[in-house]
Amino acid sequence: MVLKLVREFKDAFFILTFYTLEYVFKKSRKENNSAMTSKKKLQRVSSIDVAHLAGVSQSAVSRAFTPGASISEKKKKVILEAAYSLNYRPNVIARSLVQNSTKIIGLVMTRFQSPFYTTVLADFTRHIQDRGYSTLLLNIDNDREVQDVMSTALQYQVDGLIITSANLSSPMVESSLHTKTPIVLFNRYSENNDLSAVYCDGYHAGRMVADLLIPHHRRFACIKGEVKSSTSRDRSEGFISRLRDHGITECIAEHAYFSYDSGFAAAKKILGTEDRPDAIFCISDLMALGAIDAARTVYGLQIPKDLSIVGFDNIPMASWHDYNLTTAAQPAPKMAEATVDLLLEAINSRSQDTVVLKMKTELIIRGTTRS
Amino acid sequence: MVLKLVREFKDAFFILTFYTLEYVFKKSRKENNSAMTSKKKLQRVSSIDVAHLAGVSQSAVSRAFTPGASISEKKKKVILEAAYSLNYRPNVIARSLVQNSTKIIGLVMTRFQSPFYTTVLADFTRHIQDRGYSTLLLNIDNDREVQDVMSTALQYQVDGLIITSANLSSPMVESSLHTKTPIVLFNRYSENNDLSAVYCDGYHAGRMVADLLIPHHRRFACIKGEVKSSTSRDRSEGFISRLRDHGITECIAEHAYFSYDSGFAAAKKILGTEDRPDAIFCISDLMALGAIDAARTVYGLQIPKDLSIVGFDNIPMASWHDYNLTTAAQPAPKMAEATVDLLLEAINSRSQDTVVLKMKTELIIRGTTRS
DNA sequence: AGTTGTTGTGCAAACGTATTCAAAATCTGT
DNA sequence: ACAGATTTTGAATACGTTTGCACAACAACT
Repeated sequence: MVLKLVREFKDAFFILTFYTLEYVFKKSRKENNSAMTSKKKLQRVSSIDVAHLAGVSQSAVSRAFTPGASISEKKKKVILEAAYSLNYRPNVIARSLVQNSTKIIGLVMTRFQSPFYTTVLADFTRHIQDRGYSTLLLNIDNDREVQDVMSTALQYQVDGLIITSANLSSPMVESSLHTKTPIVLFNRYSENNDLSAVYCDGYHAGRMVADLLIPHHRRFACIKGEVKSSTSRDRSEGFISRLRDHGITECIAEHAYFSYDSGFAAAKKILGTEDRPDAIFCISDLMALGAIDAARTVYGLQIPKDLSIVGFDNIPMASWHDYNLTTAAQPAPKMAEATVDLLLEAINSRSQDTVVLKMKTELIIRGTTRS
Repeated sequence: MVLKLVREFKDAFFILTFYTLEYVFKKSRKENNSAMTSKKKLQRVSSIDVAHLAGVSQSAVSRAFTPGASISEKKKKVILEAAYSLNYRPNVIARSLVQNSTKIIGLVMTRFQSPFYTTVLADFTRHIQDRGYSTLLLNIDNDREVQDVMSTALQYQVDGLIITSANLSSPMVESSLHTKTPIVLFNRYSENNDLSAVYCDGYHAGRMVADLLIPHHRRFACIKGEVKSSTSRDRSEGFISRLRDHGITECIAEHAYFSYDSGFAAAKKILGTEDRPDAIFCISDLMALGAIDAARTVYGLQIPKDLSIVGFDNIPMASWHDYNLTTAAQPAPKMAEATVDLLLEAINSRSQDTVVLKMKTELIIRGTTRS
């Protein structure tokens, strides 16, 4: 083997390049009869090659790889052996073309940083794979990108789409979702219910949190997410509406960005007011954890003695010893599974019906609320 | 609209089904001349349809959508208008078939829970998209699945593969990685350097951590990852080797599973020994955070007064106020970008050379170590 | 006007598979 | 052994593109 230092790469320590000669050997050894064809052919082996080797027709090898197909055991065995010796694998792309189905489902995601979406993503891919499909993952940073990303997904002829981002505020975005390929929204819903969706009843959850806090506290605050976020709006409106039911009209509100740091900052601001609240409802756990640290670090408060805090999502960190956060848990695993089930059913039944699943959320009471 | 309660779904609160009549209308309105063809045709519009409408050949519309192609501006405009009116998009699958390139790169991942891999995943998809490719995400839980997953990726004719998991211990796994489609390992490397890889010098990092701790501590411990993990091995061996350089032969070691809980448990065990260590090096931040909480909660220790702790990865939580963890930071964003650059270069240059990038890690000194 | 060069265009052949159809082979029961 | 029922088989076609090739159109020079 020849070892060679080749090119500089930012921040690299060593760069080693080995010339692997194996490739050259293979190439020259291959296909003596078709001498001149090796120009651009990447030595891909097709079903025809297998057919030739096995002495059967191309249709036969196709059938050998199609589970239900009509083919004799004997011939199938011969074909599979030939295929193995050539290291042949069916070309799914070609299959997709003729079957008009790629067995790919597109997954549009944002907010990769959020631990909640992390576990959801893991669940999605897992279920999608288990059902014999593959995942085309599309990352978007802001809602403007939804159209672009949808377009590429559709060009790849995905069989279905899961969308976890899109604040469907802008009609542009919403209209781009009206395609013949099935779509399921996750943790979102369209205002007029004309898109399938799986989400949690944030409004109801907000009311449950209020019911938990009202008996033992006197002054309330709420850390919301971005203004456009529908999940944030539902949760906070539920919370505030329930306070109002009990005659509590005042609730300090701050907007943050679903992150630890912004939760920290928001709590710092809220707790700096003269008549300090003794209960804060945070629209997400990450913000709640930031709020806890702000209360402790900046103001030296004891939780839950001086201040109760409730989060939302039940991310893994919420159960860490030092935080032990009371939170509203979405049944994320079930939601994820239901989403892909819904989508697959839409794909297979070819029905255009709209199905909306509204799940219930569960209050997990830990150590950041007094009772 | 007809509203109908349709079927039961586990944990669902409401199930709403709207029959969208639009679809039926569309279908019957469509294509009066080809009356009987609507059996299985999913009303996909092809380049031929566009060609007919625009009064040109099919090749022309293909060229209209190919950036560098030879076509007159006038005709191109007509075609694009026709395409728009039919809502036509080129079928990338068909294109892939003839061009022998899918513009898809496969991404094999494990350990979705780890915050480190979360940010890495976000970076990967972002860079892949920015360079005009798409991501096929493949989730594996254990190394046994590598072969399966590789197989499906290859069947989808991915142009390249990034692999972040695979402890390349078993020769089975390693052998399955020898394909003609380019592969880059991330955060892993093959023992004999015959696969391209981008990773961090964990051995060197371990030594740096030792150098940091040795001056002010007398008794050392180390929380490792799984036995098979090469990253864990490199980091801990570097650490221990440097201790030995200074004549320190004793170092309590525990194995954990890269999680908060297992870190907690390991620390609890380590700190329960009679001659308690005053410095612990944890092979990952998540375990370090668990260790911190164990020290505080179970033993009432002050950090860093009674005990210093160092982590690895610099995940977002490491900088949270309550932890403020000293840690060895991998340049994850740069590693991710370098990985996709490397892969794309391998794809485009068609070279089979092996390139290995070994990055350096940076010590981030925060509040969990005394100095 | 005739030659050359440039550009734009359509035809037809791939790409690798699934699948229909008719023919061939095999199996059944008498 | 034979007719009929059943299963296997291969040829041919389709899927929606890209692209090599040949030719047409048209401009620019002698």
